[in-house]
Amino acid sequence: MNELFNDVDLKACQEALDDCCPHPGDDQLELQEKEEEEDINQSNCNHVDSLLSLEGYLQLLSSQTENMLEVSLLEDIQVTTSSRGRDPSSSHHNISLTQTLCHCFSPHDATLLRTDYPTQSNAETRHLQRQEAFPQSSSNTTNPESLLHGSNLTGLFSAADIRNLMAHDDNFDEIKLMSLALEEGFDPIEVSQLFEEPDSNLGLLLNSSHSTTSYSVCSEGAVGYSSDDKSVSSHGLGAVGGHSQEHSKYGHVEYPGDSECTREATLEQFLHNHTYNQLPSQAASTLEHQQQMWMEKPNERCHNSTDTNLSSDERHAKALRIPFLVDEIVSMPVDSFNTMLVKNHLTDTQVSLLRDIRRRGKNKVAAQNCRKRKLNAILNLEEDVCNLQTQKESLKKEHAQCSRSISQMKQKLNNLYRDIFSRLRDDQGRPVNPCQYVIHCSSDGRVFIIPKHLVKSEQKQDNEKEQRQK
DNA sequence: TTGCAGTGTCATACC
DNA sequence: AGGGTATGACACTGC
Repeated sequence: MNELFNDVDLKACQEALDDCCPHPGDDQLELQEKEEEEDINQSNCNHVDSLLSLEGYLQLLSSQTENMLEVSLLEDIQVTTSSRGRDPSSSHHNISLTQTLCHCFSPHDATLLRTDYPTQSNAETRHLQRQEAFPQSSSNTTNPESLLHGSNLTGLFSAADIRNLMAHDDNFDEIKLMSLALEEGFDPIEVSQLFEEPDSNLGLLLNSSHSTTSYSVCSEGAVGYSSDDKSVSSHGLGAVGGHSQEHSKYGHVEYPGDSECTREATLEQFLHNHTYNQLPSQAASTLEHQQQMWMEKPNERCHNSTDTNLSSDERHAKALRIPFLVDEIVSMPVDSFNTMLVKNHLTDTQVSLLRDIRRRGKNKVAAQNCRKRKLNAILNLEEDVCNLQTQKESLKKEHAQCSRSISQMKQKLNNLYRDIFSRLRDDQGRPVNPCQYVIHCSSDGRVFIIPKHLVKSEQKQDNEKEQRQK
């Protein structure tokens, strides 16, 4: 009897079909609820498995029918049940299906769906397409036309304005630069006079902070600073102090003892508004004051706008008379950088600033690349979402098609089942109740009609055995 | 004025 | 150990 249940059970197969493929009405609801791709995939796999098993079963049933046609000479239906004291091993009904299974049912009616999932777009190709060459540095450009000379803004700011600016600018760097100015050989008296006698230095302050004309003013006899617009522009905005590359690459530049020039370079730091390091209120008030000043003399602002394009590092470097381009400082190899530091006999402050400039420059490029990578990652994820949505729609269509096919096959199976039972008769010629019996096909080709309660009891025993073995 | 995107910088972790 | 890189967080700026 156990062997019997290792064979194909038509009814169980149908129930399994019901489990894996609900009725069309339920199917619709399920489709709405299932939104995850895995679920749909799994469901489709189940459907395909069901189709395979169903098709296999139908093939078996068909072949058994043929065997029956060949072997069985029985024309009558002989139904024997265990209730009549027969051998339990033969408690099933021995049936000749010569007539009943002549009912035409081709296994080929079952359409085995092939799942050709849409192939995802080649991620690697897409990735390559997305790849962009990350610029390793973004050098600013200087408009040569803006390098105007000779704009003296003396008198543009009042003494009160300057004091206001000084009062608001408590930037540590600026204070440090003040001390540096003294360290670097500025006359303390001159430096202090800049605060005490703003009127006498206003023009100088403004020249240095908002205009490249300071180069021309202080470059008389100077080697390190070039007033040549072409030279400056050819180096880009990264030119610190207008150092000419023709003279020496990474070379040290001797500075003249021009006190006006050095003072100008230092004082530029005081006028430069480092709002970044200020409290918002301080920055706002200082900025506002400066904007008011600029509004009063728009022409001067225009003519002296070049210097404001310098980055803070470039201004710092210029203030400390570091004769190298920021781009050079950043991009040169570390060995060249260290050699440059040694050969140029720079002060500790200059070395420190150079290292900071290099570190910040490197980090700036790294941040740019990092943001581009992040942007690309976001774009890739968005593309993945689109692809998955497309795949989801395709799977939904496939799922619906599988469901329709399974419904059709279930209908055919039911028809076949009913047809078989409609032709079955017991030994008394009465119709066999399909609610009490099931059709069972054994692996050896025999077809049995067995009572349902036997199937259930045997199934329980089998399950218990399996559990014990586990 | 507010919101947002872009950018520079710093701190930190990692290589 | 020092330098470079990656990245989150923050502040600033311009639109």
